[in-house]
Amino acid sequence: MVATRAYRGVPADERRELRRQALIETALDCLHTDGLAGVSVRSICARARLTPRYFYESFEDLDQLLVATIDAVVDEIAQSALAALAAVPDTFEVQARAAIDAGYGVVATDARKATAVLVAAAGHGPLRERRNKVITDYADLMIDHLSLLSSFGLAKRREARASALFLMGGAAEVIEAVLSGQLRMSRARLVDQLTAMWLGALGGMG
Amino acid sequence: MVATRAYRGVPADERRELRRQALIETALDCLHTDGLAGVSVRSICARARLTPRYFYESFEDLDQLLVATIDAVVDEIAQSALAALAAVPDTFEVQARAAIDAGYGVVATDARKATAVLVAAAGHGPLRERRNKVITDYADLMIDHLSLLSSFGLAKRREARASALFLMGGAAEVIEAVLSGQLRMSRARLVDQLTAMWLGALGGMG
DNA sequence: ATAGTGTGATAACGAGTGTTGTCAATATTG
DNA sequence: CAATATTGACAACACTCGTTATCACACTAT
Repeated sequence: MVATRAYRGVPADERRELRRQALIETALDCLHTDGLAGVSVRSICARARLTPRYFYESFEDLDQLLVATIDAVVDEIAQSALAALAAVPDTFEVQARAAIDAGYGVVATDARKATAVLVAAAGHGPLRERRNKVITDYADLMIDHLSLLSSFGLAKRREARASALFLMGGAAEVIEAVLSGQLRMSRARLVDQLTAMWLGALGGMG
Repeated sequence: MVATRAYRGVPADERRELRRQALIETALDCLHTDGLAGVSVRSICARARLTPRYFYESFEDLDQLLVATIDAVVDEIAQSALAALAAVPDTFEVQARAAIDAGYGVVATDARKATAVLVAAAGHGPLRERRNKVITDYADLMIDHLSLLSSFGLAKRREARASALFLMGGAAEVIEAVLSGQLRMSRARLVDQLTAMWLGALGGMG
């Protein structure tokens, strides 16, 4: 029995979408406070003040919700990075710095998103697959958008992929150390050093 | 009631140690086949043909077993890398290549160890803390052993730490992609490229 | 051989899991 | 107002979890 008519002024599909967003938002909360282990259909529903019925209305599975949650964060990062790229001249160093800074901005201003994308996504089966796919996508996007192949003598796309993965993984590790307080660096210095290492790593390939 | 005398020819403490090792070995199996979610006191005991009593004989907690498991793998990698370093001339490039190749050798020959240290350790609370500590230790070891500070003009130890984290995270990402089949590269090419990127990233810091 | 120790199988406990269903209250429609 | 759709609270199902206890059997020691 699927709802079709308006309720309290809002149409049915909009209500569904609101509930779906609430679940994703709550998943972000739960991931951040209780970790992957603290995420369950019941815990999320309780926190979102919804009943399990509405969970299964939007998601088949707990994994599906988690994947949707990660995807939401990842999309936000990608969009932010792409916007930054478009607003800046076409030098590799400048573009790299803009992309890094934009990506860092997203996770730095919302700790939940940082844990979701840097921590939770790493350990759990389906989430990890998703993560790997996303990282590979980012890598390809980097290769194309930053013209890695022509600029750095990376003859083969396979080498370029490996390079891009290296840059992503390295940046993620440093960013997580900074955000978790293990490494104290200002945003400016962090972005500077990451940019320098990106350039250096690519330059080392020639 | 703690056992004190021999049984079937083996003394009590040796039996305890054997059981402990069996549990760690089985944890490695479970992590690899069923992922973090498939690890429980019961599942591990069943697979190790031991009863829960013997689990609590050696470990207080499931987390304690997991940490011990990760530590075992990490120690093996460290030992292998250090041995390789000692057997090779003192050029940075040669030493880096030797360390990378040795570390890769451990995880490449036992897929269970790869998933344990690259995947499982990333997602779960206590395991992640452990992982972060270990990576930081490796980083410091790198800084000292490879003389990062003097060789690459990394004036401050903080910058050196960030660099070391970057190298570790990047290498882990690429290695995992290779081991999971997403990226096809020969061991020689992989080690070559990683070495080159390590050098480049550090060189980019001057 | 007899007493005592080590082992392995199994049960029990309360709690939490995913999932489906029921039922009264509330809002919308005719 | 009357009929119906939507919501929220809650129960029920079978299952697994961590943890502790029980009991018969295998082994060791005296």
